[in-house]
Amino acid sequence: MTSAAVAGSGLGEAGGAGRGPDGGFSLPPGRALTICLELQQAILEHRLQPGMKLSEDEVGEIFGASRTVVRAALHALAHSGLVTIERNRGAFISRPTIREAHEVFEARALIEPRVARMAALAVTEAQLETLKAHIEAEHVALDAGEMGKSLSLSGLFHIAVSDIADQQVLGAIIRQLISRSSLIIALYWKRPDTACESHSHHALLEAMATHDGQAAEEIMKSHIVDLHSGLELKERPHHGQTLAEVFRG
Amino acid sequence: MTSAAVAGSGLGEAGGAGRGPDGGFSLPPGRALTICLELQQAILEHRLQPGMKLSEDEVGEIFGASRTVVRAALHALAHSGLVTIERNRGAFISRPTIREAHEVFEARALIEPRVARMAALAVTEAQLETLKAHIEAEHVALDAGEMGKSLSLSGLFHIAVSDIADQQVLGAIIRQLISRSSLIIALYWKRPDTACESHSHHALLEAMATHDGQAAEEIMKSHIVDLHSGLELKERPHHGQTLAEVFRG
DNA sequence: TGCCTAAAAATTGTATACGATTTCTAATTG
DNA sequence: CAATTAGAAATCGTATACAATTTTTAGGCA
Repeated sequence: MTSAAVAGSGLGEAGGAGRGPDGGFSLPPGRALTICLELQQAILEHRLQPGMKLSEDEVGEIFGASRTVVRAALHALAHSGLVTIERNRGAFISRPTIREAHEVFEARALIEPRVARMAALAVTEAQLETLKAHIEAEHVALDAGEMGKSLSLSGLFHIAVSDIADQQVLGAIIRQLISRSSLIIALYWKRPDTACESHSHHALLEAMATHDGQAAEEIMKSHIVDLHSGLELKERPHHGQTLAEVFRG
Repeated sequence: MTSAAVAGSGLGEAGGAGRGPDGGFSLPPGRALTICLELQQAILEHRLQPGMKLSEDEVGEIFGASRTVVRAALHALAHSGLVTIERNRGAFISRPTIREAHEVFEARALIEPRVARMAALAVTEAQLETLKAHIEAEHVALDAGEMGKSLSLSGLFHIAVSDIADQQVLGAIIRQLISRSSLIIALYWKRPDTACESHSHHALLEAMATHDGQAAEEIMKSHIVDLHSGLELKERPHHGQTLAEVFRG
C-alpha cells in the first residue's frame, strides 16, 4: 500500500453524500466541493498560512470558476472553521487565538480518548493493517522532509481511529477539531523541525490490537496532552504571502 | 424580567461577529442572517417539521429576498445540521435517523456534564439570577400550553449554562447538538403532551449556586440520560406541510 | 386498468452584471 | 516632511438571467 493510497481517504469525502469537507454537514454542490477540498488540503498541509487573504476573484481565476461557486466554497470552509469571513472585507485563512488553541486541545482531550476506547473495542484486523500503513506513511513523509504532508497524515490517523469507532456525530466533531488543530500547530508549534511524535500513534495501535479499551483511552489522552504542551503560546506575526505563489508557482 | 427578554439571547446572535446561527462559524452576510435566524427559530419551536421542503423561491418570496441570499441562509442552516440539502432536489428540514439520535445524546452526555462542572465553578450571582429567570420562563410557556416555546427555552437553558462555563469551542459544539436534539425530539419524543422536566434544571441551578462542580456534573449527566431514555426509537412517517401555512397562515 | 414514454413544468446550479463598501493612492496643506 | 483627504481602484453583497437537472403530467399502448 502506497503513501498516496493512504492519504486518499480521510478528511475529505468521508461521511457519504451530504456531508461536508470537515466531516461536518452539507457540502457545497458540484464544483464548489472541488475548490473546497483543494483549499482545505493546502491549508492542512501548511502550504497556505493562517492570515492569508483568499480573494474571491483570485480563487475563481485559479480554479476556473465563477465567484458564485467560489463563495459557496469559502463559506463552507468558514463553517468548518478553517476560514474566517469578514463582511465587506473578504475571506482569510483563520488565525486561531491562543485561547482558542487551548480550548481546541482541551476539547480533543475530552472527546478523543473516549472515541479511542470505542475504536479499540470495535477494530478489525483489516483496520489494524490500515492504521499500520498510516503510521508507515507518516514515517515516509517525515523522512522525505515533507513536514506538511507528514502533519496532514498525522491528523488523518486520528480521523481513521474515529472512523473505526463508527461514531458519526463525534467523528464529525473530531474532524473539525483536527482541522483547527492544524492551523494552531502552524501558528504556535514550538519546534518546527522536530519529528512530531508518531511514537504515540504506534503505542495506540498496539493497545487497539489487543482490544484494550482502557489503555487506548489513556494513551490517546496523554498523547493529546503532549500535543497541547508542545505549543508555545505567544503572539505570532503573519507574513503576507499570495495565493498565486502557492497554486501557480 | 419577562419571558421574551430571556428568550431574546441564546442560540442566535451569541458568539460575536463571524459566528454562525448555531454558535458554529461564519454567519452569512447581511440579510441571509435574518432568514437564517427566523427559520432556525421556527424549526426549534417545531413550527416547521422535519422533512418539510424549503424551496428557494418560496422562502425568498416569504422573506422578500432573492434566491442568492436565501441559498446562503439555507446552506448555513445545512452546515449547522438543521437542514439537509440534496443536489438538484433542494433543501429539507433534516430528519435525524434513529442512530443519529442515539449518537447526539451520547455526545451530549459526554460533553455537557464536563461543561456544567466548569460552569458551576465560574458562575456569578448575576448569572444565577438569569438562569432562574430562564427556568421561570420555561414554566410560563409550559403553563400557557406553548410546547414549542417551552422546548426552545429548555434548549436555551443548556446554552446559557455552557455560556457561563465560557468555553467557546465546546459551547459551539453544544449549540449544534442542542439544535439537532430539537429535531430529534420533534420526531421521536415519547409523550408529546408531557411536561418535559424542568425539575432537573432546577436541581442543576442549586448545585451551581453552591459551586458544587461534582454535583453539577452528575446532575447534568443523569439529566441527559433521562432525555435520551425519553425517546421512542421507531420510524415515524412525515406528513407533508407547506411553508406558507406556517409563515403566512 | 396499469405501465411505460415523452413532453412540459418546476426547481436547482452557475454565470454575469450592477450597486455598496472598503482599501489604496496621490495630491494637498499645515 | 508628515498628516489629511478626496478620488480611483479593488472587492464584496445582491439581483437577475440562463443552463442543467429533476419532477410532474399527459399520452399511448399492451
